[in-house]
Amino acid sequence: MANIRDVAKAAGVSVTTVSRVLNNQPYVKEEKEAAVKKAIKETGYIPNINAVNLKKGKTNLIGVVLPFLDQPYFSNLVQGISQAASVHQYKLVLYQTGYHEHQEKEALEMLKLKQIDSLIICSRKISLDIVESYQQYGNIVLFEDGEQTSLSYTFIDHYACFIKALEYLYEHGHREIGFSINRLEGTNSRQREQAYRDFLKLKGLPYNEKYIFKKCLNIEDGERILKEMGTFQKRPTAILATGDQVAAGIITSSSKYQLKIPEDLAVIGFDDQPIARAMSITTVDIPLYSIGQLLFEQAVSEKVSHKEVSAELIERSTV
Amino acid sequence: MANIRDVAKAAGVSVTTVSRVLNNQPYVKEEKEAAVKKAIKETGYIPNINAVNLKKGKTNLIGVVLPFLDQPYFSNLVQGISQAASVHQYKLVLYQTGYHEHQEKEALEMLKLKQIDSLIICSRKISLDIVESYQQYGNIVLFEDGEQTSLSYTFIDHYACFIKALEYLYEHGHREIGFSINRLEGTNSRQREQAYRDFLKLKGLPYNEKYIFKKCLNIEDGERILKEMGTFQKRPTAILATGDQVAAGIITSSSKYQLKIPEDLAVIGFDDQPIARAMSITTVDIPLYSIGQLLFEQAVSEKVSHKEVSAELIERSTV
DNA sequence: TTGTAGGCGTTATCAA
DNA sequence: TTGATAACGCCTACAA
Repeated sequence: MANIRDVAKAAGVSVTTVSRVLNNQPYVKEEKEAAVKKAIKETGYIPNINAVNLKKGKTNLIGVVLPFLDQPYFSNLVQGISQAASVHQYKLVLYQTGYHEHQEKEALEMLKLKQIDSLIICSRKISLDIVESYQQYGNIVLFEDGEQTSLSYTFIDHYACFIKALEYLYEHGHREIGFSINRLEGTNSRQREQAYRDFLKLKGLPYNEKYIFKKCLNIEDGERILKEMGTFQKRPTAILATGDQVAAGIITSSSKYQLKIPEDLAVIGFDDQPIARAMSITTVDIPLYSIGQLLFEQAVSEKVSHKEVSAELIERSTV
Repeated sequence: MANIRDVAKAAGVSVTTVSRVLNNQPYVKEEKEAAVKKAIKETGYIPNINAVNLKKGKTNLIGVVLPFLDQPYFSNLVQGISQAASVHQYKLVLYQTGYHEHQEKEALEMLKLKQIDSLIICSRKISLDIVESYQQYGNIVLFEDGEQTSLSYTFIDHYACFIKALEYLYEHGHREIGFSINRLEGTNSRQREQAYRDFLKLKGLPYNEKYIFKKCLNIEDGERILKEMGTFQKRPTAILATGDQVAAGIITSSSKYQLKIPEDLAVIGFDDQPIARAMSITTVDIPLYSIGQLLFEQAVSEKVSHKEVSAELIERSTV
């Protein structure tokens, strides 16, 4: 493996000049620059990242905090981040937390110990105060509305999305609308719940605690919803499922409960995952791949920024 | 950030001694070792990985080649690899290839250029000859039967699995058995097809080209299978779907084609993913998470090794 | 058993 | 516009 000195020798210049060319700095005569570039090609020189990093005091590593990787929601996000990272020569360190605070904290500690340059938090349980206290050690980017913080973030207006979907169901004649959620504590979940409450108030509809199905994440949970609903005297005519997986679960097990989709029960999913396309589920499209790219850009950017990404309702056949 | 010299000073020894303690090498008096350990704690010293790597000429990075990340099959594998990697202080570099040979080659080149220490190839298109030619630059581990190579690998005996599943269907009275596959070229796919042919011959059953459904990967593809089958004069009574996703697709769209599962059509999936549990799909369980851990161990091991992992048929309600 | 000193491959300061 | 040289933090002959 050729090093910078070999290149310098081959080009008949000093290592400083080579370094200048490498980092496109000014003060290099054109002919010397050409000579260096030629030498780089001839020697097959590749900079030693460890040496560069050691010198510059950075790692070129970006941490990614997420609860699980085997959910399309997160793996799509990671695909986007990973793609952007590879373009910029960054590597990823995945922290699968399972929503355990100590695991999330561990990732933050890595930032403090300079084991990683920045941290992207895709979903979290730990409090924002704690997260913010680590900001001094490196860039931290959130995938949520971090309004009350001084951190960079990219977010989707879940409040608006939810209102949009509710309005759509309302237009289709639905007055008894339920929804599922995973963890009620999350920022996104709170926005959705608030939208739900506000919408009901606006339309003069009653609020029914039982219509909120908690801890819903997977296909199994979709079935659980129907099971629970079977015990109700009066049941919702439409469900806003937070996630296409849950929507799919509702739909696949609907026949078991003698429910026709959408006649007896309308369903809207979230994320527009392959399963939604396959099963023709009406859903709210969230462009996770592009969001991943945005999150990466923010993670390596010098300045704090906030980006909002919009989501579209995709009409298919479950409403 | 304290460095090794600060620790040495605090402990009243030389940096060499500290380094020895750090790397648990012999020739350090107990009391000095204790002093060093105390100093490490007090100063909050953390080794600078870049310096260590620079000195040792390695990166502590493991490349992972896979076509997609947003399929549970691969994301589960990555979860296992990632978990093992974090324990051993290794970081991952994901190469999402989409089965493009040039992307796979890029990952191999990274190995050659010492940008990564080892490479785990979860699935590939590029020829084994080419892969093998990069072995000199670092450990390469395959997730397939690499019998004809000198590489490390972990594999599942897909031939045996397939025979087992076919036998199970046969016992349940099925004589017209079809199967789906993704890419026929893959090592695993070839084993499966061979098992299929051998099984038919063994049982004296006719081979029907049309019963092999190619390019099947997702839920959508499951529906496509039923659509195709609708055009057959005689159709299979059972399908071995390579992947629970495909099985799920078959099942969810079966009612559309007036097919009852399992009475009219039996289905066996692969991988035992959440969707299989949710929909009670009979499947062949492949322990991807543990396999990921094995692959990592092989990636950092000094010596070439081969491991076989067995898969179990899980009886549920689609046969 | 311990310590000194040189070098891994870069970048950056400073003098020329 | 160039180049010599001192770091960055660590490991490891080699000497003691």
